[in-house]
Amino acid sequence: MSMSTGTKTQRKSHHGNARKESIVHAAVGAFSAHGYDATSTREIAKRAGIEQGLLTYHFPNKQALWFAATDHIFDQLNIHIEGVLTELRELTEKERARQGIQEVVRYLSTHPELFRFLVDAGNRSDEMMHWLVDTHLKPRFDFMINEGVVNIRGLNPAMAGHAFFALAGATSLIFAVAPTCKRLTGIDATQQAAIDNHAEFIANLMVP
Amino acid sequence: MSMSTGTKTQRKSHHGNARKESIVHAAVGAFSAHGYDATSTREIAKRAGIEQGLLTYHFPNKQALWFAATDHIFDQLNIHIEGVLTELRELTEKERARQGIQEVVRYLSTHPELFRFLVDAGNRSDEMMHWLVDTHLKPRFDFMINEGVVNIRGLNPAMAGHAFFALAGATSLIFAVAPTCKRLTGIDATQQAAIDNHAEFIANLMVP
DNA sequence: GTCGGACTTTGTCAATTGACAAAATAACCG
DNA sequence: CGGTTATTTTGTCAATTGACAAAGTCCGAC
Repeated sequence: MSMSTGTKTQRKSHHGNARKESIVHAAVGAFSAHGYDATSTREIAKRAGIEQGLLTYHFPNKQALWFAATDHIFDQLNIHIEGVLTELRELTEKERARQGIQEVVRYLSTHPELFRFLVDAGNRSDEMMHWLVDTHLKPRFDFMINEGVVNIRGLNPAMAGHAFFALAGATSLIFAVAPTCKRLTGIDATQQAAIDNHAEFIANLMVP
Repeated sequence: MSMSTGTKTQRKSHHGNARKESIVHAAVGAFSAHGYDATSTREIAKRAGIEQGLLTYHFPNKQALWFAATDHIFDQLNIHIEGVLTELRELTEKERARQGIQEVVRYLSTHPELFRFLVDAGNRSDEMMHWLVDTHLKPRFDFMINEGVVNIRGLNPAMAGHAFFALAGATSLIFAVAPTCKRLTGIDATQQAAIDNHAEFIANLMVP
């Protein structure tokens, strides 16, 4: 869907890409849990159930693993959004915005890694941050603007960036620090009831 | 103001606590920039302009440094809030909420470390997260509930937790990833104009 | 069956980590 | 001044890190 899938020239391969995918999955979990620097390649290997040496066979280095992991989570997000959009096509603009926002909240509740990668990449090398923005964030951001989420509330287009980060932050933080939230407020943000409450709260906030 | 300040029994000390405070300041910056695990004691020492060995003279270990750094940023926050509250005492409840929120946004814009510590601690040891909640977050949270921020918008008290994390996330994310925001939207979140825009946007969101 | 390449493990490397000890310096008190 | 304590540097330690090489294993083609 984006980078690193390479040419499709039927390479001779014993196990398809199953192993490679399981490594990417493990990398997503590890990077999401501890951030890039604090994640060791040995932990990723352990999560994938393989030896550490195998990582450098499938990926040239740790950073390539991070790129692949980031590609994966955003590819998944894009697939999901595509599906949601077709479902909401026949609603009024306002109702589509409300439902769309609620769906975003629900998705981010089960995929806190998106928020964690965003925050983490923002404080690593420019190389990683620039690539993340240009490859994955910009398309999402431009889409949000064109799709008219901005039109709701008569928002000045110059404020679209503020709306984007406000929505992303308001939506994600509670799920990104769910154990903290549980101890602080008693709300278990992993429960469906809490997720629905948050979705409705955010929708009311953004589209009254 | 909270832990670690110890008894005030005039210990014989050559330089007061100047050195210790400069270490804490350096620790705040380093932990905020890279997170706990990815911050080396040697970087903290470098930021403070001292040798690494000196850290273990003033603090028993790295974790104690994190506690001291966390104490410091929340003590600063509490001092600031105290001052703001007295200023806003004679306003109507609604106007006080609006102004108060705007003031919080402005403060967090220049103190992104609060958000970074919150997110980071949420994914470290339970010991650190529990201490952060019990010592620093709970008082803030309880205050917000009692102070009536919840009453605005006729909010169900059971939703106070959602409002808290929504407000914190909506406010902080754009400043916590300011370089990312700059590249994605063109908005420089370190500029006063952008800060004011965000403050007004958030205030309109929470108290229409 | 066996050959060749794809896959995987095992072992090793220099660099970095947090912690600590011992030596060196600086500031105060009398 | 001389002695004592506080502060700071320097050197060292075992453990962990990302990367790599060498050797082993597996599988399909011929």
